[in-house]
Amino acid sequence: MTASRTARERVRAELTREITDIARRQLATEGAGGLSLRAVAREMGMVSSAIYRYFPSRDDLLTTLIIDGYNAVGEAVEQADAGCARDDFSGRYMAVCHAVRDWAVAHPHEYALLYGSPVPGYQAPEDTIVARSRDVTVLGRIVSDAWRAGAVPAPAEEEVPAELADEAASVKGLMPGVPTGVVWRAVSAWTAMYGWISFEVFGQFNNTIEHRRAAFAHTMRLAAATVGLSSA
Amino acid sequence: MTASRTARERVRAELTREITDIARRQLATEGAGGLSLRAVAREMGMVSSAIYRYFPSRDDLLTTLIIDGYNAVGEAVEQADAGCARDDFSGRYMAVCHAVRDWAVAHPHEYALLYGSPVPGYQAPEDTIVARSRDVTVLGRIVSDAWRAGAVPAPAEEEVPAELADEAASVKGLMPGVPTGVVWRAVSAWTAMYGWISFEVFGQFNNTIEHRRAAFAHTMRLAAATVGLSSA
DNA sequence: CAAAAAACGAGAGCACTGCTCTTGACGAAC
DNA sequence: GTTCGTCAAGAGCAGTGCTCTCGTTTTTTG
Repeated sequence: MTASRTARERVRAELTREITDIARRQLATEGAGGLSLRAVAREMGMVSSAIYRYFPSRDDLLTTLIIDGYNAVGEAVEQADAGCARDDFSGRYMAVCHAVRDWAVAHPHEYALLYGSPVPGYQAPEDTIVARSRDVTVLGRIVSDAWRAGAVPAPAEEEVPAELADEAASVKGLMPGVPTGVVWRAVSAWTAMYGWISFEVFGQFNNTIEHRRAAFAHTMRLAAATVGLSSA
Repeated sequence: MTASRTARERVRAELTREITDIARRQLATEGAGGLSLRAVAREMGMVSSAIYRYFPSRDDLLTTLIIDGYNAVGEAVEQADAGCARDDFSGRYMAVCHAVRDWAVAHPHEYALLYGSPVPGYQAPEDTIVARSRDVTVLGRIVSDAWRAGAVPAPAEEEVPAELADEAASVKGLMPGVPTGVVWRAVSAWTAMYGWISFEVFGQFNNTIEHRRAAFAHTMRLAAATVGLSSA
């Protein structure tokens, strides 16, 4: 990768990286809407049209920032999971939840870029889907580990409506052998987590909830219990 | 209100309304980012600077659209609740959830304006807080009605951490007499609902979940059960 | 009823954006 | 060593939010 061939390719990779770094800094301070190609170019001492040699459009720059963001979340989640005892399933779940929230609170604008209102007309390219699924992959591993260990009680057979039985194949593929009822409970818990974080990051809890981290932990504990991950 | 004093005030109210209508239409098609004061002026046959006689800035126009949006959600929620038998608590809860989701699916860009990434630097004025709390007010009424009727089991005393005991006063004020444990479960369920809807509206379920309405209903049923609203 | 005051629409203009096109210089490959 | 592809620069286009000025019209005041 970094085994640069010609000098030109080397400096190109360097500049591409510098552009994304500056763009990420601007994103962090101004938000996605305030990201300006011209401002990036200005900060690099280049003229604005030169940027287009590296990114064909503003959307393409945003796309690489999005991919980087998903990878950052994924990495945080994976490290959090790796730091727990393998058989402490609820501990792993809670650690993973806090990892997502901590990253979101530390990078609110990047989080908004990933999980907030999508830019109209913006089409997520194929490149994003791998990075995007790293978090739910970890979730799937925790749940299926817990299930295999017999730590998760099976919900009633009739809990899941018939039309949902063959749904969400891509999620089920991450939890082989886990019954549908548990899978849906896990999906519910996972979306609930992002809902909570979005409310917090987007300011919906202002003047309402102050002990954010504790409240988040409490909510996640309830969600984990619903999935069947009993607290140790 | 419409007892217009002078002719000038009458035409002013008329034009103000026309501006917001056109703006709302543009918002629905282009999204918040694509809302252009100049385009609104063009569609009205006015020059762009004339708009500023009615709205001092683009943000102020967005603010009235936001207030209108919150009121639309609130009205949908209130009507959904009013259409149910008063003692069918889980039915009321489910009806209210579907009301929010149906509105969001029908008005994705307006929903994004209300619950998506906030515009950086945008400060929600005081005017919004009344309209904003109409939905959670209904939720509070359902839960406290159910609690008063003895339909909600009390969670264990020690469930809620001590630091959360005196939190979220504004929410608790909507559920007088309801124990803290139930309040927090209701808050969790409510944020989970918005999390689900945001994921759906913002496209996170693309290529993953197809039977959106059924999956939403299933998730909401799980959440209602966690609160203690047993299905009839 | 007439004069002062306020509100209004039009227009020009500023600073900014994303993006395109052309021009001239530099490095790489044949 | 010449040709070819890559690059930064600059000018320019269409669009944005917003400000200011200038007559005109309507309302309020004397």
